[in-house]
Amino acid sequence: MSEQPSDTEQRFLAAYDAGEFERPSVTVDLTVVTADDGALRALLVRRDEHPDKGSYALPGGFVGPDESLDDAAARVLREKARLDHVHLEQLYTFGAPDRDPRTRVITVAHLALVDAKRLQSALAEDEAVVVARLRVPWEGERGGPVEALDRDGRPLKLAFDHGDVLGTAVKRMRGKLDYAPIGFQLLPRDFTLRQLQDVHETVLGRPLNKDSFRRRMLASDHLTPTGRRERDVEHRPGELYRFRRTSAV
Amino acid sequence: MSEQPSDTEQRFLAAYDAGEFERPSVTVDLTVVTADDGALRALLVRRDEHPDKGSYALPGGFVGPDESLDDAAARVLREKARLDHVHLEQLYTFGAPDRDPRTRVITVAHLALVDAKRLQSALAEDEAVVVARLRVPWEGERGGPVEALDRDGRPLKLAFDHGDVLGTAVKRMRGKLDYAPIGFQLLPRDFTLRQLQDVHETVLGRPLNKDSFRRRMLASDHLTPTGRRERDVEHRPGELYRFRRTSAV
DNA sequence: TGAATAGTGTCTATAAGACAATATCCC
DNA sequence: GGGATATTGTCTTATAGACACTATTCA
Repeated sequence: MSEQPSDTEQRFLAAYDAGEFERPSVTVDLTVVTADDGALRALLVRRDEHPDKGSYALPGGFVGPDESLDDAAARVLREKARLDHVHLEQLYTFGAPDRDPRTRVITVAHLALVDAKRLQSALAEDEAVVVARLRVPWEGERGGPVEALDRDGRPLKLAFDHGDVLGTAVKRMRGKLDYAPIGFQLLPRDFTLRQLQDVHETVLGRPLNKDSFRRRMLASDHLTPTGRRERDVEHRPGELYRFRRTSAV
Repeated sequence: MSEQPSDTEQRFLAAYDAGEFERPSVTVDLTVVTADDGALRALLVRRDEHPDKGSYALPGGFVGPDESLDDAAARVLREKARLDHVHLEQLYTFGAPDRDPRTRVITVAHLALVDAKRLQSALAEDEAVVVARLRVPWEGERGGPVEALDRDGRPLKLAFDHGDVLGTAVKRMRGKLDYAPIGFQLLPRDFTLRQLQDVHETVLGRPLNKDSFRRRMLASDHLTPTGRRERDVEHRPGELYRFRRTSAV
């Protein structure tokens, strides 16, 4: 390992000779995901410029010089979707050399979870912005790219590697759902157990046992009963619960 | 959303006016982790240059212009630890603006799992390279920084945010161990159930039920009995098993 | 023979799935 | 009342933990 010091040396020099290394552009891209009407949906923006003009891309932006990655993601979310205070986590970093035909762009993808109504109402009427239904062509957590569909169920052309990014988002959500309270993030403040189960089934892409689901959720310490019941339904209304911010753990 | 097009515009321009955006340096850093003698260990390199001279850093390097992130990580692993064909996965991307005092450096941390003997034999005698024992000051998957200890059990000074990076690595390992076959990556090709349980307990930082562990592992479809038994032990030797690359899933 | 761990069999507690019965709301 | 779903209770099955017992190797 006699070549060992060369790295630290290089790092040191890099600080004073930025020209020595070709630096990539670094962006954050956001998968803003919601669950509605039995399907996952994601926020997409139609590209009006080349390359991939006319295709749909995830909202994204460059990371500012004095901005952390999380801050950049939160800023993009505010600017593009007018959303604040939503669940936001880093997802995966995509850096294939040719993923953007213009120049080297490394993107740190983030996952944002929003309740469907809130997402819809946050968006102004803008034809360039859509909340597209996702089609997941794989089961469980196998992973792989995901398709986005327009209103008529036809696939939208996705820009760059954004189909892979969305696939990674769905895989992450499926993986976390079993042990982390992320289902609540996709629902309004008050919700019934049925709505929560619908969301879980939508994320997982498979039906769940109702009895077992109820038991698990009620035993999970995440739910607080509100004492109120849902309204305007054509059947016996279920009790409304609220997510309890778990104090410990 | 009338400001919408500005992003795509910016991206487009960026390709032709690189000076408009201050680009960060992008590196990969590697947490090369092994389990030995009841403790997790990680490969660290003593820094001979400022900043943080004399402290210990994760092996890392710049991402080349035509290199994917995974390729860069594999290259660093070859160069720094002479290791090839080990389990390697992307871990998390660290990008706090001030994490490196010289310039903006965003690092894509990776996790590499190696069996202890192989790691030791791959390293030449180089005082600057150590396989330091890790002390994990938290339970379960709570997360947080991790300490590295020298031979005498004294904490080593870790460079930059590398204590956080190592903490993220341990958290990831604990999280995956339950459902992913990563324990095998920390063992030689042939191993006994006892050795596998030791590794699991080392990663998780807590004892496991022996009976239940055996049953789960034997039912897991990941183990192939070799028909041979361990040697040179002072008690009844256990059967040697081998990891079976799971065909499906 | 004794020490130490490997490996097997059985019992119990717990959680999930299946199913039935009752309760409650809207029409 | 009829339709639909909520909610409760019971039974069955799979799995984890606990424990007792036997097997095998080396000193």
